[in-house]
Amino acid sequence: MKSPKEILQERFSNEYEKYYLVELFKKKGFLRKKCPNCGKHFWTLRPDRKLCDDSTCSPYTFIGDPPTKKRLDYIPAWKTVEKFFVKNGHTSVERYPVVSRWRPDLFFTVASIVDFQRIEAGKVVFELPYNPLVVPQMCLRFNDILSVGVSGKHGTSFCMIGQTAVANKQGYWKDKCIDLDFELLTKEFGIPEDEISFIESVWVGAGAFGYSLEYFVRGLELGNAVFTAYEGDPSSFTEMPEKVVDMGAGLERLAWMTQGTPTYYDVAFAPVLTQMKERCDIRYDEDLFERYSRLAGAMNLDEYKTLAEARTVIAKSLNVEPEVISKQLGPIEAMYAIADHTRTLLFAIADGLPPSNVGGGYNLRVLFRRAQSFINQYGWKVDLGEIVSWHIDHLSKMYPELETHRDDVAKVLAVETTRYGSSMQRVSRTIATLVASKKELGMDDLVRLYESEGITPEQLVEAGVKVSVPEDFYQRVVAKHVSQKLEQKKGEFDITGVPDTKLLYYEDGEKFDFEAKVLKVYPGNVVALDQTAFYPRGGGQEPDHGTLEGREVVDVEKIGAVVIHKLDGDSPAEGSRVVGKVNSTRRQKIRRIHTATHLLNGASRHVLGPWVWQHSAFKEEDYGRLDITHFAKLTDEDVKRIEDKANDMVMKDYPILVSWLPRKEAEAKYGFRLFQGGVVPSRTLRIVNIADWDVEACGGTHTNSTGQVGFIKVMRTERIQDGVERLVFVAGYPAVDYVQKIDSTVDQVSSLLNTQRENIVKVLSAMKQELDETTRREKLLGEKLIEASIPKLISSATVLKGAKGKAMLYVSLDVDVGEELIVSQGQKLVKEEPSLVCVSLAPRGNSTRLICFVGPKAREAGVAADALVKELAKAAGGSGGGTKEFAMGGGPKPIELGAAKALLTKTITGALGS
RNA sequence: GGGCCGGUAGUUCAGCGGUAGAAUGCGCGCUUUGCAUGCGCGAGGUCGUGGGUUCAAGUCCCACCCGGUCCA
Repeated sequence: MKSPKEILQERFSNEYEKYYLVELFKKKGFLRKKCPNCGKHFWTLRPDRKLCDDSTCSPYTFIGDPPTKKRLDYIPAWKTVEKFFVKNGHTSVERYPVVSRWRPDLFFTVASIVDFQRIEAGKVVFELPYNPLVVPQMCLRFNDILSVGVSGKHGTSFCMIGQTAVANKQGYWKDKCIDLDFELLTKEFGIPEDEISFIESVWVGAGAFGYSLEYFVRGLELGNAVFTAYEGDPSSFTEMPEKVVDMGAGLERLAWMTQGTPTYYDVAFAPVLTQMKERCDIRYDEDLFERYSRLAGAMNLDEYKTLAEARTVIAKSLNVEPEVISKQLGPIEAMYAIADHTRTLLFAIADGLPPSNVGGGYNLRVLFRRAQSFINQYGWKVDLGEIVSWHIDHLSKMYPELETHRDDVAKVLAVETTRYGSSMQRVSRTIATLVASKKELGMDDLVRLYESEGITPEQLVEAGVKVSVPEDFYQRVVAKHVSQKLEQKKGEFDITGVPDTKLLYYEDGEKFDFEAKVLKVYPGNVVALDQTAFYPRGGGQEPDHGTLEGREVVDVEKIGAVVIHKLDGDSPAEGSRVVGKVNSTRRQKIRRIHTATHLLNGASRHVLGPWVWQHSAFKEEDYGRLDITHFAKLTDEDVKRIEDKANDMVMKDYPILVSWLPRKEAEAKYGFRLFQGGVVPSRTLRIVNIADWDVEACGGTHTNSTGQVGFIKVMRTERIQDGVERLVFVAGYPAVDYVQKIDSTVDQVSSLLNTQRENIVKVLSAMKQELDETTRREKLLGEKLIEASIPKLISSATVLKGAKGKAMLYVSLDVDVGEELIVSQGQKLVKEEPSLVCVSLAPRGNSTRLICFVGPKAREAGVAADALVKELAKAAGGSGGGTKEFAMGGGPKPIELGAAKALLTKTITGALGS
């Protein structure tokens, strides 16, 4: 069966004149051909060309032999591109963050077009700050980590030149796009016209798709011009009123094409590689490597089962031993991978996402550990932080913001390095014990070790643990996780036909009484009104309470643009007019908490660092929670500084300015810091601005000035997950209550200690010391007492005789002196008198504890402690157990000493035989 | 966001219903030594927290806290 994409491709190619035949092709006389190898249609100026220029059909031929006269480095290549597009009417836009916080469906910016996509009501919309524009967008992709460093062209980060335009009066459509791209390649880069070919393709993205022309030179794809013309998915779509040109070209690849170096890494990371080679003393036969790369590039690696097999073939044609190749390649590939991974880490951390074990942060941790393990493997004396700073030296000419994050990134990497170190230590300890145990491990053990300790089967094999690793180990691990996926969909209220609710709380924050008309009544006493002053649950803020026509409003939610009120009791009739009263005290309290949340969030970022973002938040009337992203546990000192800073903002009593701005404008003015509480899915944003110190897009209710918050107190912090710290706090009256409660507790403690409050710590620590001392003395004293009483106790024992020998019975009913002492006494007694049977009955509340020792001689004569205890415990309504030498037991009923003695005498006599 | 593993002496860990242990580090005494010297003695523990089951809970059950790890 054909995939939707294949069906689309067929449709577009069948009508190629409509879709793919651009002006340039007519003007220059491009020929349309079908590749006999892959079946794709392509356009070329060369009549003799048979195969398409995709590397699977036509291997690389530019390595060591670039088609251009110019040799352009990475950054000059961008300058060339930028100048060209600006000259042709484009605005050059700064790159967007690589962490795509405006797209909740993505962790990272994976393509330049992502910059200009927003989600509205589950639909992707395009929004360009300028038209047309060009952007050097750093993109992060993690699908091919294992190929990075090996293939010569895969990376986890790359700079995508985004040429983006809306097909309207300011912008343009496909003809001009291809004209410009062709001109860029030929005139600016100097690639001969007949070296360039275009392959017909389709592109299906989230919520939109179109046809595209991929352009290739000597086997290398340089760019892909996507003509996004349809909204929806291939099965159901409409033509877009404003189509979007989305051309993405790899900057590194353009530079690579002009240089013809063995790999793309040599161009992208040139200065960093130079420093790494010098520092780590990486030496290799560069000439041999180039010849190897040329062959490797010219080969279709898919034809070989394994990389090793392909290398053997290459080695043969180079006339060297395969071992020579693989031995030289190891460190080179490691070096490339490290250069790539560190650059990715640099951008991600600088844009506010440190490595962690959840979310997108996990991808970064994987990269960090892969890079660090290469360094360890080759024993290189270099720190990943240093390599990152080399990247900054290189890239800050193009991305100056990296320089300002130099110290922050170093700090984050230092923490991560420490974590990796302790993790490795733990792993090697575990492996060492496994090796020592000499046990053979099964599949279950392997999975447990991998999932819970991060120990790979490969590590175990290398360490010499006995294992048999199934070939599909990793697939089985992944499969385990996939099956557990389930999604819950909650029931919703149908709002079709219900007009948008007029939101009175935005018009006037002080309006608590209002009149409204009931538009719809849902089952369960839920009503929708034409207008409301009730603030619904949203953005972590709990809803207003109050009354509606005398009935308690217990919950308020917003569904789409309709606010629904849940009532306690019956519902007013549809169409009736109702009077609403918002509980203003509750509203005021929540306002304080909400503003306090912004202040703490701003304070955290200022105190801790720019990686701090709000992860989530919760605002109730009597307390609030703010979760922030931070890579280390908050210290008491951190919390104090955050608290101080936030309260400082309160004292200064800044006005809180609320305004509505078009999204485009707001983003341009304040950047993506706006989206602290997550993405706001609307075209106009409500901006809450506190002295330009903390500016957030937020729909919540706030105080009019920071001073109205009154006072903020952090009660405690928790770690929610790796990289997320929670602040639990109070503000306003609850904060005063909280401090008063602590104050009164301190009062009680100090009066209990009979001292002044200032002295309680001193007094308590002295008391604790004294208690320790007393406990030690008590123990010593107990031992002494026992020793002293031993002869007396032994002499008071009753002698019992039987056929097998004799035993001496000593039974005591002790006061509660602690089990430890009784045990110690028993131990000493039987040591002193080997034929002694010592039984202690210790009452504990209503129940009885039994402790029994039987001396070696008495055991020889047939007496067993466990049997005695079991017998006696039965009388106490319980049970017990232990060894022949020592046993414990008890029961819920008390036992009298006399009865116990009689029972024991009988049992022992029985055991001794008659 | 989901799953799994762990929390016991300063440190690293063993114990997994019945008297809380080892190694190392620490203190003291002897030994006197090529870079982890040997021997002996000693101190050091709310067995993460709170509930429950049980005559008895580091040990079993539940909740929480803390740390680690894997997957999306």
